[in-house]
Amino acid sequence: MATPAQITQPKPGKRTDIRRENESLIRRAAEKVFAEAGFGGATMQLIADLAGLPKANLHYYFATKEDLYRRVVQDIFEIWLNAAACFDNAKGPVDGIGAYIDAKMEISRRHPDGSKVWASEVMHGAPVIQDYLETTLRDWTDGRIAIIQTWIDAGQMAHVNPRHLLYMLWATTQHYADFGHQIDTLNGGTQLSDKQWREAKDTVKAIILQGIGARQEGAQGKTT
Amino acid sequence: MATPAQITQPKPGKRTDIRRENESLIRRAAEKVFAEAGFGGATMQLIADLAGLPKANLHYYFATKEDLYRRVVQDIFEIWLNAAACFDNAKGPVDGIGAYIDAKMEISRRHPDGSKVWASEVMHGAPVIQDYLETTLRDWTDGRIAIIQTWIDAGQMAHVNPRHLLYMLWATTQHYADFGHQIDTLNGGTQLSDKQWREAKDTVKAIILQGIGARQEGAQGKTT
DNA sequence: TCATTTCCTGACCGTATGGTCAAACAACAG
DNA sequence: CTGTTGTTTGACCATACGGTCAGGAAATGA
Repeated sequence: MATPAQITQPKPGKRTDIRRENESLIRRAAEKVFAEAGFGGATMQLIADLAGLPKANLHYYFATKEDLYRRVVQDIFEIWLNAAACFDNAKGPVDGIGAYIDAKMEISRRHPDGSKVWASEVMHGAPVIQDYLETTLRDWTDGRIAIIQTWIDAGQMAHVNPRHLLYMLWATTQHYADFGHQIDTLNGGTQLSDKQWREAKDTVKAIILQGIGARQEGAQGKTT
Repeated sequence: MATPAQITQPKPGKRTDIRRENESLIRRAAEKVFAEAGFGGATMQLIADLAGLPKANLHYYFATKEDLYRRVVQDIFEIWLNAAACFDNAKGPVDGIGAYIDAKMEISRRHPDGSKVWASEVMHGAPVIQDYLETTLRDWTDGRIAIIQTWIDAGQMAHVNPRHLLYMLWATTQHYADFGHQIDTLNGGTQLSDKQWREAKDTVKAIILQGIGARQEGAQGKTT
């Protein structure tokens, strides 16, 4: 928001560049440390070490530990909001919810740390992002519920409670990030392969789409 | 295991009584504090205050913070394992999985703190209960997968990946504990009512049972 | 070149935390 | 009553943490 349009291909001043680079570096390190240790267990020293910077340098870019933490939480929240676009442009539940599951599963795979930080924050009563829950998230949720209700009214899916369906989608997709360690352990101690991820995604989609009675509609040639 | 048979109606010695009472008091306080603040954020002082005991007294019963924490995690794990009994004695997926969802949802409602502590522990890489994941949990999971596979082979439900079905069950039910604060916030800042809990449970059961193609079988007079 | 702004960092500080300990206290056995 | 064992607790300690700061190093602009 505060940065100009040109993101890559930069030379908009070395100063700006350094700042952007270091802030990003610190945020990525922080995301990992917060995910692994929680807010209370994370230390600025650990984050600094992982980022390869002296601790005092962190405080130059982020005044307090909480400031840094807030940024990390906001990052994942924004990613999730963007993923919901697939949801909106859909013609019906199969497209919309299917694409949403795909997107959320992909995020769980690519940004497991961010997901964990969010989970941790919410579990501890959302002391830092309570306002987000009460404004942005609530609005977003209400909007999506309205869309699902439309589909139900149009007979495109079964009459299920849209809110709890949403919770199921969140729970199921984020589980693969938040409980990734447990899943890996039950997988013999190794991360899920491409094939296993595909199977997870397909199983989730199959059960939920079947579960809400959403089939056919649109083109039926799509055998994935 | 170490205590004699008589649990209530006690006077098996005041000493034993005091110890049992205080350990339980401390464990309950610890569960809440660990859930709210995470392992790193929790302090022995906070737990002591909540339990109404001086801090030094905690260390008399539990040598270290980690010992106390381990006990709390073990407690919820045991509760979950017991809940799986419904799963075993079932004739088919409707009974088995339906009852399992009921049980897990009930636990999410009654023991949200324990669930949160478990989630936190796993999210942070299970530093304390890794052995449980690799032994007890893995065995339990394999057993349940075998049962589900039986049902699939018998044509009692659709051909879905049993492992990912299990993950869906865990994710969905525990979500109502772990993300309870988010759910409450989206519910206007109030906890779910009895009716809302019932609706949540019914929605989850309906979608999943429908999703795995498990209907009829047994008596069909059960209109819930 | 020089002045100014931004960036970097080692050393430091106050505080809070997990854990210890010795001394007091209560329950029991004989 | 007397010794013994289990329980309670205030005071204490070493450590580690978040955060500060002064002063130096680059970058930028004139």
